[in-house]
Amino acid sequence: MGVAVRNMLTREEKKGQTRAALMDAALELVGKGENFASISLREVAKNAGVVPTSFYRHFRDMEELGLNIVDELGMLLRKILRAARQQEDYVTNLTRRSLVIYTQFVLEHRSHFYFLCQCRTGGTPALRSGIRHELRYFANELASDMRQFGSVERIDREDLEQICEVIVGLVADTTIDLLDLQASHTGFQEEYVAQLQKKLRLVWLGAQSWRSDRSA
Amino acid sequence: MGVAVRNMLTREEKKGQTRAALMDAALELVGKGENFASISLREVAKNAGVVPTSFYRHFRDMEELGLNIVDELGMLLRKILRAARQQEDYVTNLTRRSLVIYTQFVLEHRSHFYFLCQCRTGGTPALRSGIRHELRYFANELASDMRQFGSVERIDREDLEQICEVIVGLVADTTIDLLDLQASHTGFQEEYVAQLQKKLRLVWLGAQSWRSDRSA
DNA sequence: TGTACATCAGTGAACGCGCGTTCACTGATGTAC
DNA sequence: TGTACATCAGTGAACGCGCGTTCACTGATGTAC
Repeated sequence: MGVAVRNMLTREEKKGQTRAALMDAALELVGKGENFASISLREVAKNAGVVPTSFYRHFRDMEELGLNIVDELGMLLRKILRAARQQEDYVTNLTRRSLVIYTQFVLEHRSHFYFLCQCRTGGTPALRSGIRHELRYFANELASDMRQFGSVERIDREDLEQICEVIVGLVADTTIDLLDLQASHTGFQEEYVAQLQKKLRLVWLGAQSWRSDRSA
Repeated sequence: MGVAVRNMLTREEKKGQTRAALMDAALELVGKGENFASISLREVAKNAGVVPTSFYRHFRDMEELGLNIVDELGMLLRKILRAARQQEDYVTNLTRRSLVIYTQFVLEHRSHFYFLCQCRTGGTPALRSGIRHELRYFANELASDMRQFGSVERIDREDLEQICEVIVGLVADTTIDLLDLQASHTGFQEEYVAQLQKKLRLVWLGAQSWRSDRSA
């Protein structure tokens, strides 16, 4: 420790940096359009500025690295929830404002969300289930928020969760559009939000008349 | 031609068979859980019982083969529409019955739909846009059917198309569940249909009150 | 119908390359005294 | 504080392998007469 004090990093800290560099390298390649499934260990190591054999000090294989990206993704999603909740006025124009927050996060972490879109249905079973788990958690949090702030008293727990799953599915499903349309023109973000908002309103309207249909 | 008459195949027919064998081989690998993006040309040729160099007689590369699978997929989707329309009673219990038809097609062409799920958001740009094109066509057909048989008079063209996009997105999005849950237990198909039907009812209810919301 | 020539789907050898993984190593960091 | 030893993240050479792609070829199928 004595040596590390004068502005040097401990061995553990350096190891963490390399580890992060490896994950970032993989994400960067995904962000550039490569498919995570076909990225090689050597490519990642090279991009991280490290010899291929070093990879094994951190991950068993590419899948394990991928699972760690899923964890990062989960933390990002929780950050989004937190940011949405900290809006000063959590009620008026809630959908629109939450979508704006979401899109900002997506555009600030493009690679992570490319990874999400790519692996949600195209990854190995373990990766897929990891991502689905994170999205389900997100949907559940959303449901409890809606229970608190929305007018959803007439909807039972199970139904509300399913409604939120539909919402999260819609958002995840269209995220690839947001990423693809990226810099095609200014105002694309606003346009995307408007279109997605319209779709969500549809679901919301359905949710409002849900109960009446059940009793019908 | 004279030689081909006595129960032999013409050169062209044989070529077509090899071509089909290559596409089937790729699909089979996808059905087994491999990612299309990481399937090699040699693997496909080997699985098709042909030397790797033969591949080039049919496709420039794996992407071109993939685009041809997308075409097959499009024909499958159109077949589904046709089957749904040929139901004797096209009105009562329409959603449920259409979903049953859909799930039957999915389970009879597992590999094609694995491919769909995998490449819809995870493929190369060309593959992705090809699949999105097919799904948009499907949604448009659905919209014109709904215009004809549903009570959607109050919804304008553009809105209806968007509603159908949501529906198609929901179906596509959950198809991976159907494929994954496959043989986990009997009755999984019915269960899947019931759950998806519930989600679609939500959208449908929203569509019904769409107009009123607009004027609000 | 029979013959002579053209076409071209599929073959098989060969190439250079990047892959994942192994191994013994080095030298900076960390620990014990 | 200084010294002697232990740890272990990162190195670099080496391996066997499957990859995409090239090329000249073969022999069955197709065409012209």
